[in-house]
Amino acid sequence: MSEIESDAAPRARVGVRDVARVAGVSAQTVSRVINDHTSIRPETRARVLEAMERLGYRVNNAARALGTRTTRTVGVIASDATLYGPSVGISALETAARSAGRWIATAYAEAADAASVVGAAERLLSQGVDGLIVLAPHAATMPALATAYAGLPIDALHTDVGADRQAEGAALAVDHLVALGHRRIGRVAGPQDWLEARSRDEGVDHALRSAGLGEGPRWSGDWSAAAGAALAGEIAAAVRGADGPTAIVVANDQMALGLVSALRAAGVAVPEDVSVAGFDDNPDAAFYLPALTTVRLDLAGEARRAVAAVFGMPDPPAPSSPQLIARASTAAPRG
Amino acid sequence: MSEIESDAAPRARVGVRDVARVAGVSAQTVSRVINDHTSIRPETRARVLEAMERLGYRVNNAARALGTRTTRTVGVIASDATLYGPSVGISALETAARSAGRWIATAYAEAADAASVVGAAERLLSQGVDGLIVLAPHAATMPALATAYAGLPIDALHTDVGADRQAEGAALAVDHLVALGHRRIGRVAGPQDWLEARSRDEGVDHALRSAGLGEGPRWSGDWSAAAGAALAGEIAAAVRGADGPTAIVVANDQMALGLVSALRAAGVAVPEDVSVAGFDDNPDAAFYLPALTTVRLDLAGEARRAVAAVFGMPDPPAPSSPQLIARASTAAPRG
DNA sequence: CCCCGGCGTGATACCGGTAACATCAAGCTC
DNA sequence: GAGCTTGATGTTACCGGTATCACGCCGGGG
Repeated sequence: MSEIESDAAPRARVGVRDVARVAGVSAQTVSRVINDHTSIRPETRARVLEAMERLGYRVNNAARALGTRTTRTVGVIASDATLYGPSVGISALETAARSAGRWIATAYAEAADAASVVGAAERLLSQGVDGLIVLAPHAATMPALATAYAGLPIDALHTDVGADRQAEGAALAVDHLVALGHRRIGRVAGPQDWLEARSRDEGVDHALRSAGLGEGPRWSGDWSAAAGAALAGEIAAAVRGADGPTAIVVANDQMALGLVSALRAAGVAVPEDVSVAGFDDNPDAAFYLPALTTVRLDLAGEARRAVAAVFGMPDPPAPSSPQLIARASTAAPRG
Repeated sequence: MSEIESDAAPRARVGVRDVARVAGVSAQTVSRVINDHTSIRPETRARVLEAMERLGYRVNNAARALGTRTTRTVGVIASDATLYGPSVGISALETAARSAGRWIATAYAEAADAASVVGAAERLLSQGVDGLIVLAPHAATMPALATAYAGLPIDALHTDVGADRQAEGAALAVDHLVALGHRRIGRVAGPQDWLEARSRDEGVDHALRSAGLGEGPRWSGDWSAAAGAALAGEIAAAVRGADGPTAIVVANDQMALGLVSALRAAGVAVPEDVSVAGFDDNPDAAFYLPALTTVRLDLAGEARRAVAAVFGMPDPPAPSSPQLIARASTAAPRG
């Protein structure tokens, strides 16, 4: 344990050649062990592993990347960290990547600003990423990136790319409200130029049509609680009017929080006067007042799918279907 | 614009040598331009820049890292993505790093599990990071890492490392309550084995002492809304009891949300029966019911400080002081 | 007028893995 | 048993920047 060079020694970096010398093999053989090549005698492998252990060897990914022209890293372009979906998305992607022996590199950008997104992509590319995953992309983003970086694998989370289950989840919320007896269902969508917002919106449309209902009033906001609150005035008026909606499907939990909060301030009770359903199943949503009915997506599964897609790995098990979490913010409409 | 090789051409990677050839200079000169060396004639620099532009040159960071033995990247060890603080912390660090011409690499770990944290550190080191920043570290984490990686710059966010303003912020909340007339102030701390929790807790202690008040009852939870809710029963009982607290300082907004929600369910009104203050100024907090009084930290400033510290850069302007955001969840105690 | 030092630039080697190819022994095929 | 395949390993060169040292030129001090 207590070796001479334990402390101040500038411990020269140990490389494959050092390991090779100690193990009495060639550098190439060490490389093979590192990469789990077949065709290594178990005994040789053991000797190499022992040498690596002894020397405290750690691969140098920069060198590896230089040689292989691949970094085993996917670049993730994220936007707003204060939103629940994207934050959890990054973490889910990191986990998925790690368990596939890959890495992520994250860059933040203004999703609505094409130049900013391209800037993020450029930064990631100079890092040598093998592909890109865009979190919650703006509608114009994907085509722009796909054009600019033809040949580079690009995927997305929180979209319909790769059959994401956004629409399916939105339909779940609508069906739930219909089952409770609602006929006039309004909605607060996300920004219409976000793919994720569109998917969810289309899911609502589809479900309403299937139920033989009209589209109902539609508002939209930027995903933030503040945006939800800003709409409360209009929505309160609509709810009070004749033939006003008796339920509102909101495109994410945070906007729903803001909406419910401001509705209450405006004297509209949830769910008595109007039911509200969210989307995401933010862990906080169970503690909103009232506890929010929402839809949970299998984000981990989506992340695994996206990572596998970018690296051209075999398809992982499909993400599980979205799930409705019924809580107190939805109830049967007033008699 | 429309060049021959615009499309299908497998566009062989362009390197410094290609740029050099086109610009009629040596590769070394191109390197000098890339790195903003002095001693380059403006005219030469212009020619090189033009060639880079024309060829669509992009530096290969792997190669650069290999040569310089430095990646200009700091590894960030994060834990739970569903918590507001850490999520925003990563984003703040990325921004701070980028504006300093550096990068971050993120790895997630179970903060309470030393092996998991070391695993994350190992992954980051094999990526070649030049230092580590730990987000919201567990008490045992920093010493363990510092020991294992002596010589590697390590810093942290959400702690007292580097004179973080946690304690100062906590004191702000207490002072606010004292000013409102509260004398019996309880608290919900974070997990005691987290440095961040300790800092905030000590800030509360200090402020209480300064105000000549006793410590008051203390509970603690794991930062989640669910944890806050789980404590509501005990806290409700305490509040109802003789000499019970009239105000509770909670170590973060999410626990405060859970607590308030469950207190209300238990028939304890906030702020009428008890005032509650949070910490973080989660953007959602303004829309909790009641809107939550909380403390805002200059996370961007803290991130700049941490990045500068790790890279040994000159100290940036000190982060600004925490700020109390007074809202509806705190009020004068009942006459 | 010569030497010195700094500026602008070029030539070469090297960072630490790995691809590609070579080598050699053992096991098979016929 | 010659010829071939396969397994296990070694050799060499290369990936794309940059550290390092070298070189020619110019202006100024003595």
